[in-house]
Amino acid sequence: MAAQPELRADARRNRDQLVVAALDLLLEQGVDVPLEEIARRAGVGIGTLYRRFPERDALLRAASYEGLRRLADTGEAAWREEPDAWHALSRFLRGCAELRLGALMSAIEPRLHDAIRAAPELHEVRQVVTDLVDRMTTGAQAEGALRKDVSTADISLLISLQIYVPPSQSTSDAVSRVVDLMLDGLRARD
Amino acid sequence: MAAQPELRADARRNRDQLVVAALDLLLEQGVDVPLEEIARRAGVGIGTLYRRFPERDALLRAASYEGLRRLADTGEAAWREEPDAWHALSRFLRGCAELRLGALMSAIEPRLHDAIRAAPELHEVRQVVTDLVDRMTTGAQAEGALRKDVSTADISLLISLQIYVPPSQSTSDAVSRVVDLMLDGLRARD
DNA sequence: GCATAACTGGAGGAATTCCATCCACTTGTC
DNA sequence: GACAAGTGGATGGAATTCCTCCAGTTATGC
Repeated sequence: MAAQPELRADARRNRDQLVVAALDLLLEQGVDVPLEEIARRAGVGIGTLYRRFPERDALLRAASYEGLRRLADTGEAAWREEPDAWHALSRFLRGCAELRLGALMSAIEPRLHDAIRAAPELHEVRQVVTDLVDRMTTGAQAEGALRKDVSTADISLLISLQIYVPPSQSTSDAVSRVVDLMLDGLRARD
Repeated sequence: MAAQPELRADARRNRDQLVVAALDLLLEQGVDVPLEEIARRAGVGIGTLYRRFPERDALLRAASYEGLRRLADTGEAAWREEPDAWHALSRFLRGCAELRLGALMSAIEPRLHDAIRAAPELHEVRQVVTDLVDRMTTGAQAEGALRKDVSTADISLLISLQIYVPPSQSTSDAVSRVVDLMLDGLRARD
């Protein structure tokens, strides 16, 4: 997000809060969240929102960027800190499910599929994620841990897996249960 | 759906079209679809919709019922026609992913979690589905095809799995790819 | 066929939601 | 301490959506 002409410190802080609030509400309520609700959640006036993001799409784009960046961060941390590619992949997929990126995708894509592709910074993070997935996949296959017959395209599908968790259940339990099963499906047989 | 006092043939047809249209649009657009759009999709006037479903929730309930019933039908057909419990379960899970029941759940539950529980006919179909899952799970485990350490609760989570399919890809390919992986995760090792 | 009760559709007014501007006031920064 | 930068929310207007009402249509029994 190229911060054009240096923002004043408080303005920058408000901007960031807006983006985070937008991402949260996008995940909770879909693309049609009232802008006023985003402003409220960010603890900021509606006027401030409009100054920083003169049109809705600008905010949506910033929020998408934030979401993708979190994903990339998760992946990079996993790659850096885990002992091997298989474990990195496992951790990454778990992180994806928790971030609910799939929900973001389905909420946003239909509305902006070209606006998003047009935004260069989005394209860039997306590339980072793609590369990461590539490295993890081929790495884990080389280690003999990942089945040879899954492609990076398959992994990409799994990245945006969504599960519906009934209110009675703990989200993170459910997520890890499903992801574990998924990983068992991915693991090479010996 | 107890059809109280016999509906005239055309009225009944219109009612059914409304429910189907409502389910479709619910899946496509979420709980906030304009009622007028549902009426249009059903090829019916808005007045007709209101006569049959005086309040929004009545229609939502009918649509949920329709969705669950389709699910139960899929499951029952699978149970009846497949040679063993494991294959029935596989077919059932595939069907679930294609019906996108997860999307229905996440769209509707938050809005009506008690209204739905209150409707007896919904509770009933839900029970049918639950029983089906039970039978399939324990059956497939008895056959030695399904891992012993998965519970029916796990399977229930998988029932409402959602995947985001990028527009470039064929939905059914993606679905079957993911479901196959899932099933490999569920299959007992020998 | 025909009578009639059931059913239909959509025009249109009320109500709600959402947008987006504007400006008096506050706050960072040099 | 001065001044540019930033803030917030009241407000009018646009756009949706709801939902009633009734003149007209259609199925059904005889």
